[in-house]
Amino acid sequence: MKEISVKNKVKLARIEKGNLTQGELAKSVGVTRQTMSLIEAQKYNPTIKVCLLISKYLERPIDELFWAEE
Amino acid sequence: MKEISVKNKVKLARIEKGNLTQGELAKSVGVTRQTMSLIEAQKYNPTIKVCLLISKYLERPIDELFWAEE
DNA sequence: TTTTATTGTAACATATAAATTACATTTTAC
DNA sequence: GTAAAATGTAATTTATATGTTACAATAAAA
Repeated sequence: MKEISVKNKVKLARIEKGNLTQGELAKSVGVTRQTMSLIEAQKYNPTIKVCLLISKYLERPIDELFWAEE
Repeated sequence: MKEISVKNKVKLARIEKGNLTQGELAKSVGVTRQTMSLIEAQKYNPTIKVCLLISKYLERPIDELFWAEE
């Protein structure tokens, strides 16, 4: 199996929360699968609302899931 | 997308950080005064990037400044 | 009080987050 | 190996975050 990037905290938390798929997490959070994909790929600058929803569902603080790019 | 109400303590943290004005904080963070005003008035759903900048400058975690309420 | 700094907000323009549809590629199951 | 599921991504549309300009309303200071 391919290694998961350690930097991708959202993906890690998603996997750790019962091997959720992007689609399952997206549905639970209320965004599209594509949006979740882009957020995990760090190609979006998501809104705090979406971050809060992801944070709550994955039971991880926002500061842990979303960090500043250097 | 599911609705959630977002409360923030940005104004409090701004005052506690040496009585900064909205304009001063906005300039330090790199947004307009109007944007800071709307964020504090909770009339915006800011991006995580702006939240991170505010969080760093005010030296407060995002989870403390922007929190969700059912 | 009068003056000045600070904040609220409106109208409009621009940039981009997010949705939608669709298809390609990769991963996983069999 | 093949088939199905999961993921990546492109093109287009819609919604909205943010900027710009401007002015009104408060707060603070004199």
